[in-house]
Amino acid sequence: MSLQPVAPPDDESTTLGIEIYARLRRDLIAGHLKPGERLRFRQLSAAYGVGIAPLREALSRLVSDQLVRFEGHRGYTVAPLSLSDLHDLCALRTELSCNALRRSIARGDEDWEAEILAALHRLERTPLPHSVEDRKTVDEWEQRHDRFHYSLIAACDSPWLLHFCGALSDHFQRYRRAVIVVTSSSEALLKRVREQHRTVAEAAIARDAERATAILAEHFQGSVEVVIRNYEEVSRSLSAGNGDDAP
Amino acid sequence: MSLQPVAPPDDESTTLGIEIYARLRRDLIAGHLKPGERLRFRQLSAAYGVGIAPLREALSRLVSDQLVRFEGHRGYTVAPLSLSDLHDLCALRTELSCNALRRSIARGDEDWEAEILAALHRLERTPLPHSVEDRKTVDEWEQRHDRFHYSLIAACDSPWLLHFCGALSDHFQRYRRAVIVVTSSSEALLKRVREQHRTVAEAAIARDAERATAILAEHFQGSVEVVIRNYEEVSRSLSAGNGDDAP
DNA sequence: ATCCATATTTTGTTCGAACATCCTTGCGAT
DNA sequence: ATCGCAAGGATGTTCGAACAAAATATGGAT
Repeated sequence: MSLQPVAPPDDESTTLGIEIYARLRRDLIAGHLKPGERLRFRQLSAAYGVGIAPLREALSRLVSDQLVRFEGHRGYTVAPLSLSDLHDLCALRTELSCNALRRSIARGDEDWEAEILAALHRLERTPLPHSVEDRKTVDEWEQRHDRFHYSLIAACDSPWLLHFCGALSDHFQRYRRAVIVVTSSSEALLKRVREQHRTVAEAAIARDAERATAILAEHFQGSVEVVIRNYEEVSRSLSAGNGDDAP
Repeated sequence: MSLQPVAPPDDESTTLGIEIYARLRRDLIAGHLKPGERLRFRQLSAAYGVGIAPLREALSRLVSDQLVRFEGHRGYTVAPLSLSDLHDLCALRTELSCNALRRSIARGDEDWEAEILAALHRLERTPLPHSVEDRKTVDEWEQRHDRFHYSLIAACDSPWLLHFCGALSDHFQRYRRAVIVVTSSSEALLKRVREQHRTVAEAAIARDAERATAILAEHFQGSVEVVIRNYEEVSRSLSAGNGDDAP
C-alpha cells in the first residue's frame, strides 16, 4: 500500500464556487452567520475575498440545502431557527437514524465495527470546550461527534438515507451550537452522554439492534431536551422579535 | 380593504435564475434531458434563451437536489440513473411515505380528506397517455398523480418528511418516465393501479392506517417492479455503456 | 406632526468579455 | 504503428460594469 502522493495541498479541480460553498456551509452550521441575518453580496465578497459570481453559486446550493432562504430581488438570508422546526427535525432524525442504525447492524462488516471504535476513541480523546469562544475546540469536537454518529449508520447501504440523516444532523448542529453556551452545564449530563456513546457503540457491534436503537433514541431525546430548554431561554432573552418561529 | 390588484399575470419578484431552475427541473424529471448528458452552457443558453449567470445559479441548486452532477472545470451533467439507486430510492420512498401517511391519518382534518378526494377525482378524469410522445398528456397525468400522492401525506405535519418524500418522488418519476414507453402495457395492471389509488384514499379517510399503508406499500412495490423490469430491458437494448450503475 | 409622492441610494440581477483549464488534434520521435 | 508532446480549439470560471428593482431618504402638502 502506497502512501498519499506526498501532499494534496490544494485540491486539484476545485473552484472558487466550491470552496466558498464549503466555507459558507461551515459558518452557517457553526452559527457564525446568525439566523435571519441578511447575506449581502458586497459584505460577503469583502469578508471572504471572492467575487459575486462564485458567491451566487454557493448561495444557490445552500438554498436547496435549506440553510439559506432566497427571495427574488430581495436577496439571501440565513435560514431562521424555530421551535417547530426543531421539533420536526429531531423527531425525524431519531426515526431515520435509528432506521439506518438497524440496517447498519444487519449489514455491517468488520471494517464498520472498526470504524465505530476508532471514531469513538477519537471522540473520547477530544477535550470538551469550556465555552463557545473556544472555536477551534468546538469545531474539533463537533466534527468528531458527527463522525462517530456517522460511523454508526455508515453501513446501512442506503445513500439516500445517509444523505437525509446527514442533512438533519447538520441542521440539528445549527440549533445545538446556536443555543449551547457552556457545555459544562452539568457534569452528570456529560457523563451520561459519554456513557450513551460508549453503550450504543457496544450494542451496535454486539449486533443488538433493539438495545442500540433504544439507546440512540434516548441519546437524541436527551440532546433535544437540552437544546429545547436552552432555546426557550435564549429566545426569551433576546426577544427583540427576530422573525423567528413565525408562520 | 382592496381587492387583488386585478391580475397577478406573471409572478412578481421572479428572476431569470428562478425561472430557469424550474424549467430545467421539469425537463430533468421528465427525461427531456437524458441521464449522463453533458449540460454545456452555450448549448443551454441557446436552448433556453438565457445567459450563463442564471444558468449557473439554477444548475448549482440542481446539484444539491441531486438531479445534476458537477465536477470542477469539467462542467455539469445530468445525474445518471442506476439500478442500485432505483432500489435504494424505492425502498426509502415506501418507508417514508407510509410513515407520512400514518401520521397524516392520525392528524388529518376534513380539508385533508376533501383534498384527497378532489385529487383522486382529477387523477381519474385524466386520460392516460398512449405513448411518451404525447408529452402534454404525460405531463398532465404525472402532475395529477403526484398531487394525489402528495394529498395523502400532506397532513403529516412534518415539513422535513414532506420535503424528503417529495425529493424521492421526483427522482422516482425520473426513472418511471425514462423507462416506461407505453403505459397501456397491460390493461390489468392499469386497472389494478387505479383500484389501489381508490382504495388507499378510501382507507385513509376511514382512518384505517394499517390498511392504507399496506395498500400504499403494495402500490409502490408494483410500480417499482414494472419500472425495474423495463429498466433492465431498456438498459440492455442501449447497452452502449452509458456510464450507468458505476461505483 | 403626519402622510404621501418623488428623488436618491443601496442592493440584487444580468450580461459580455477576459482568463484558466481541459480536451482534441496533429506532428514528430521511438 | 504507437507513444508522447505541443499547439489549437472548446469549455468552464471569474470579474467588472451596466441594468433593474427595492429600500431609504427627502421635501412638500394637509
